Amino acid sequence: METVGDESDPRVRGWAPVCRAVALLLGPYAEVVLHDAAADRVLAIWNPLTRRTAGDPSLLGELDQLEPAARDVFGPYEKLLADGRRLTSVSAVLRDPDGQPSAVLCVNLDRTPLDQAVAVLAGFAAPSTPRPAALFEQDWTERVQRIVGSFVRTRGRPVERLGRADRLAVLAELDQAGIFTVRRAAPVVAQALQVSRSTVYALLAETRAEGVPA
Amino acid sequence: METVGDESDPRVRGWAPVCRAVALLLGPYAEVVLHDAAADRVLAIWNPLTRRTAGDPSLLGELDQLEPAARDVFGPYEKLLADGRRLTSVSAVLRDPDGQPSAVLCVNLDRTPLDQAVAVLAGFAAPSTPRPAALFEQDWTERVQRIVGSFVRTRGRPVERLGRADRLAVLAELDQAGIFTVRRAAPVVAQALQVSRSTVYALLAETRAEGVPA
DNA sequence: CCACGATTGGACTGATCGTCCAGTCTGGGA
DNA sequence: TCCCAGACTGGACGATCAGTCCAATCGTGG
Repeated sequence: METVGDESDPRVRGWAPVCRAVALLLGPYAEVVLHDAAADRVLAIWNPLTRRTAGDPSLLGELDQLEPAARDVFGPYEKLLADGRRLTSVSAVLRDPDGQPSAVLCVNLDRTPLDQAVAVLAGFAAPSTPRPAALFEQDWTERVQRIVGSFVRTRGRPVERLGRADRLAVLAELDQAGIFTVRRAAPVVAQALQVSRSTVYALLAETRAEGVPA
Repeated sequence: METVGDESDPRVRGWAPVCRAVALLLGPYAEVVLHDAAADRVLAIWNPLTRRTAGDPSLLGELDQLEPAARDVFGPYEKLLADGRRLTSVSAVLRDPDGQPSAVLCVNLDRTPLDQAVAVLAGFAAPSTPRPAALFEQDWTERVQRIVGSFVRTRGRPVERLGRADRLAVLAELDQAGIFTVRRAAPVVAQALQVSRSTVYALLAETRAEGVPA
């Protein structure tokens, strides 16, 4: 296992042994990434799961949730790779001897094989359990209408007379409900809110920036 | 592994090799019981999980569910031991050369260690702080896992050994559940089913063509 | 009538979808 | 053993979609 990164960087030199050790321990299914949080770049990476290398932008959301808390260790939380692999990740702020943040360490573990193993073991000689069947929210459009309609009702005014703040609130709610993980949701929401698609994205960016760093 | 039973009984002599073989295969966590269905007694038992021996009443519900069906093989179904161990059981009606029922074979597998292993694996590196508590986001991946896992269970074979027809059925179910209305669902499903993204679309087209033009 | 922020339509880039195909693998059958 | 047919794969591809950006427009208060 080679270090992929700038060995001349003192941070890489300093933390490399830890990173390599973790990467070795967790085998081929975990990658270890050392980030420069300030520059939002990858300093070094061990056993990469994607094609990122040193110098690439950090991507993912690895550095997003570090600010608000007073802690230095975050996670484990879940991420999703483009090819469908499901990751469990932890992050840690690494500090130099003065206590100043110098880098961010992320460990990303591919859960796919674990999930597979669970399915195998759970299925081994298991009695045929009744199927959960729990159907997916078949009509997410209806959910949009319900959320918007419910909001409109509490304000006592029709959609087209909602103010900017109102639309922001509704958007936040819809986003919270995960509506935008559904394909082609944006145009539907735009129509439901009686605004253009552009405005939907504009307002959405606002709610995500200030409103809820969940 | 000794036969515990009346070796002079021709039924025991005849079936003992099968029973011992199964008992050996499934190790210390499965017992094999040969019943005299008419007398409701244990004819012989290998690797007992309880203290039953030959001649004891059959107890359990091992012979209860044999009547109604025209089949000769039953289960797997679940039973519960007094000490809390959970068993997965199968039963088979054994017939003499004339086709007359002569005995009932039951295999009882202690699932406790398997359940524990599942719990360990499922909990290993599991994200403990799911970010958005949304109804959709990141939750639909688990829905995929559940549907696939549930299907695997009914087939009694792991994902990688599913046949073409099996995958078609799972795909139909996932499609029915609306999974593919979610963005980037296809790669996740492909991973879960251990096939390529191409094959997902190919099979999907098949199910949609023949099955339900929803 | 003007200033100004909000909104809009549309252009644009990159990501994702779904299709297609040549090459590979696999499990019989001659 | 060799060959064949069907299934699967990885990659490429065009079409569509997501999200950003901006100049033009709208609406409102001064």
